[in-house]
Amino acid sequence: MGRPREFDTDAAIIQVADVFWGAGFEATSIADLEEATGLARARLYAAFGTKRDMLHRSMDYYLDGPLEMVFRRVDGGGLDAIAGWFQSIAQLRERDPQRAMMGCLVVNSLVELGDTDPRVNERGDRYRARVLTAFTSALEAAVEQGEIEGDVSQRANVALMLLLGMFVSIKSGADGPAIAALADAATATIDSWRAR
Amino acid sequence: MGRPREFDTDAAIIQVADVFWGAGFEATSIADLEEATGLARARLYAAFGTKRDMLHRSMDYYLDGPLEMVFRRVDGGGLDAIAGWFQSIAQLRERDPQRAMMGCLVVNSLVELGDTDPRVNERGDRYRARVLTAFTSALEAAVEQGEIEGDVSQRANVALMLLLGMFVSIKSGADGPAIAALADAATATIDSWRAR
DNA sequence: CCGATTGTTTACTAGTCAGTAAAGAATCTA
DNA sequence: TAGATTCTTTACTGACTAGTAAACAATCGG
Repeated sequence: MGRPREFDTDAAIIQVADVFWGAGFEATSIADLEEATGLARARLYAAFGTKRDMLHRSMDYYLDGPLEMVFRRVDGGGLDAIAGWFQSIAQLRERDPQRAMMGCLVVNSLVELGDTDPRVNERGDRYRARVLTAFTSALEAAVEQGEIEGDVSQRANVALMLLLGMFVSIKSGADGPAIAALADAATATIDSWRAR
Repeated sequence: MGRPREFDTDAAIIQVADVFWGAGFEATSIADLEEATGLARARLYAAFGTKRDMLHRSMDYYLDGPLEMVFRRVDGGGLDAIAGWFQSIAQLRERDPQRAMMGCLVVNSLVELGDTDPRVNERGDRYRARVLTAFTSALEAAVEQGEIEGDVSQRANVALMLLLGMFVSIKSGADGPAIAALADAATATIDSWRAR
């Protein structure tokens, strides 16, 4: 009912998310979002609400879209699926260095606002829970396949910390060799879980 | 020569650092810093330069002061010194929950500005290098004491990622039990390095 | 075709932002 | 005491901030 919207809100939120991802929430102005989307501010506000709402939607887009794809590749995948994620993060640096240095929108937003914005906090809980579910599921598959023995939840927690640690190292300016060393160290830890 | 400064610049930078730590760089206004220090903005600018200079000095204060104290407790300390750091991070949550949830000023600043501000980037390199030095030194001591065997650098990298992963989890709003589980998982990984 | 509803456009606002100019005050060296 | 130097105080700036009011346009159901 009423006049139909002339622009694709999903496409717009991806462009919005990209700006937040690159600059961070506070350093992003509405003018930046107007430029990135080609939409006047009043259109953005009408479609998405406040600037903070736009961030929450950007995080939801990544959590439910691209990241969920990654989680599904890890679910039930055994040790190789976990190690593969770490390696692919390191390899992104060679394929798209600029993008790779931006780390992860969700992780960046959690560090910037996780302890002050309850709605960001909720998404932090969702993110950590989903990552742990994926790792736990992959580790349980590894147990069933006889790759490893016992203690799945502790190892899922370790993998979560390794993952977050990699993203922070990347954003803090670690160079290619340093990141490759981190990915190798993470892979070695995962390998060390194999039953011998 | 000239009129002596009436306030303690070291004390002021600690107060400045505290504001950056709690709110982040971009979310902090000069008015916030005036209130926290009790100094008019012109005095802050005269003493420290721009807002960014104030952040760099805040990071340097932590790197060369409180953090260096922690690094020195880890240097040459063996596996227990490494595990002790993780446990003390988890325990801070019970002693001072509000402060604990703020994570680490250096890590927070690296995630906010590490890929866009070269001067923050430099401090990221220094931070990662110093942490790795401390862990490497502790691990080499562990080798000498016969606690572990081989492969010190890979394990130092693992410990670095675990450390950063804990700080991010904390800032992203993980509750007490979740953080305790992370610290236990990190400790278990370190224990698993012991030669059997 | 009509009223209701929604989207778009333009212009605007009050407030806040980082940073500074300028004058007066206190201490230095000589 | 004199002049140079530095700090402190006050007031200010122009630019930018997030968010909105209101007129206009387009599409809806009936």
